[in-house]
Amino acid sequence: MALEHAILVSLLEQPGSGYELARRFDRSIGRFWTATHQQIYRVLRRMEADGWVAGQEIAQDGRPDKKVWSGTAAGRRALVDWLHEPVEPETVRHELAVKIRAAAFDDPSALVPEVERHRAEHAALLERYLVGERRDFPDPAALDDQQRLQHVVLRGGIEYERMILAWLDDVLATLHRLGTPPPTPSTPGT
Amino acid sequence: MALEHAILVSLLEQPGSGYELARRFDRSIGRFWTATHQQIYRVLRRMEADGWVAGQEIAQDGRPDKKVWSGTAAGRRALVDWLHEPVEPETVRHELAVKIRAAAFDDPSALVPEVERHRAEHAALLERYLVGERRDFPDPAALDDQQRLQHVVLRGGIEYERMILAWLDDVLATLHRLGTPPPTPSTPGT
DNA sequence: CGCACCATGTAAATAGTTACATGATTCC
DNA sequence: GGAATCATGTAACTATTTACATGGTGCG
Repeated sequence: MALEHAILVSLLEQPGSGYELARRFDRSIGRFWTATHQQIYRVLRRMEADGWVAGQEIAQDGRPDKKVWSGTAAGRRALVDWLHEPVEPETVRHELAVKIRAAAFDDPSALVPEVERHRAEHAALLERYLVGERRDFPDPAALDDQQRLQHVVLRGGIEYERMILAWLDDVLATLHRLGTPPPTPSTPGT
Repeated sequence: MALEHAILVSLLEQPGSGYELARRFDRSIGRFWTATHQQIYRVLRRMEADGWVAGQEIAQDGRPDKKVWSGTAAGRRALVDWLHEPVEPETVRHELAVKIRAAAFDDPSALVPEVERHRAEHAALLERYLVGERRDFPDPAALDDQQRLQHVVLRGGIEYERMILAWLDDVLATLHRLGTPPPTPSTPGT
C-alpha cells in the first residue's frame, strides 16, 4: 500500500498538518495518488502508532489549533525498506473508456458533451502543471537531487495530460464519424 | 461505480461465464478496469438480483459446468442511464511515481532496476496491444460502430503505453544524472 | 447573513484484495 | 506425479468513499 508511503514522502519533504496534507493531495501529490482528509487522518494515527510520524500541537490564534506532523527516522527507514520491494505496474481504472465502449449500446453522440467536458478539465490541468513547472523549476540546471526527482514526476504528469488530450480528440473525431459507411446496413440506396 | 457497467459492456458485446469474464478482465477490458474473479462472482450475483444479467447453466463433459451470463434488456437500460450521468476524470494511482519521489531519501540508483523492470513490462504490453490491433482491426475502413469504439479505446491504451515508455526513459536518464553538478556540495575542489 | 477557508474528526457503506477451498482434466 | 487450465465460490481483511458533525475567522 502506498498511501502511507506517499504521506511519508510528503512529510519528509515538508512537515505539515493533516489538513495541509489533504490540500497537497489535492495538488502536487494528488497527481499520482489521491486521498481524502478522512483517510489521511485515519492513516496518520496508524502511522503515529507505528512510530513513523510524530505530531506536535501548535496553538494558533484566530484559527483552530493544528497538529504538525513530521516523518521520523523510523518512518524514513520504513520508506527505504518499501523502496527496495518491487511494486506492480499500476492497475488502470478509466471510467470514461468503459463509457466509450458502452456508447455502442446507445446513441453514441450523447457522449460528445461528456468527452468535451473531460477534455476541458484535462486542458485546464495541463495548464496548471505548466504554470507550476515554470514557477518551481525555472532553471533545470540548478536543481538538487530532490527537485530533479520532483521535476521528472511532474514531467510525467504533463506528458500524461498531453497524451490524454490528443486521445480525447481522437475519441471525438471517432464519435463524429460513427453511423457512416459500413455500420448497420438498414437503409440501402433509397 | 463502474465494475457493474464494465461487466455489462463485456456481456452485451459477448455473453460468457464468470471465469471467462475474469480472463477478459486480464486482457482487453483490464486495460481500463481491473477485477479479480472473486469480485466478479460477487458482483454478478448482485447484478442477477437486480435483473441486469441472466445466467444459464451449461453442462460440459470433461470440464466443470459453467454458467453463461448475458446482459438483459434491463441491464442495457441501466447501462444507458449510467451513460447519461457525468463521471469524474479518473483518480490516478501511480505507485512508481511515489517511489521516484521517495528515492530522494535513499540511494536513488537503487531504483534503476525497478524502473527498468517496469519499462520492460510496459514494452511487452505495448507489443501485445499492437499485435491485437493488427489482428482485430486490420482494415479500419471496414469497421462497424461497435468495433470503431473498441478500436479507439485500444488506441488510447497504445498511446498510453508509448507515453509511459518515453517517460520511463526520461526517469532513467534523470536517475543517472543525479549526484552531479549542484546537489549536496559536500566535496569541494580537493 | 451566507459562503469560503481553516482544522479535525466519527460512522457507515461500498469496493477491492488476499488467502483458502474444491475438484476435474490435460500436458509434460 | 506435478503443474496448468477450467470453473466457482467463501471468509476475512483492508482500503476508499460518502455523509455527517463541529466550530471559529474573514469577506462581501
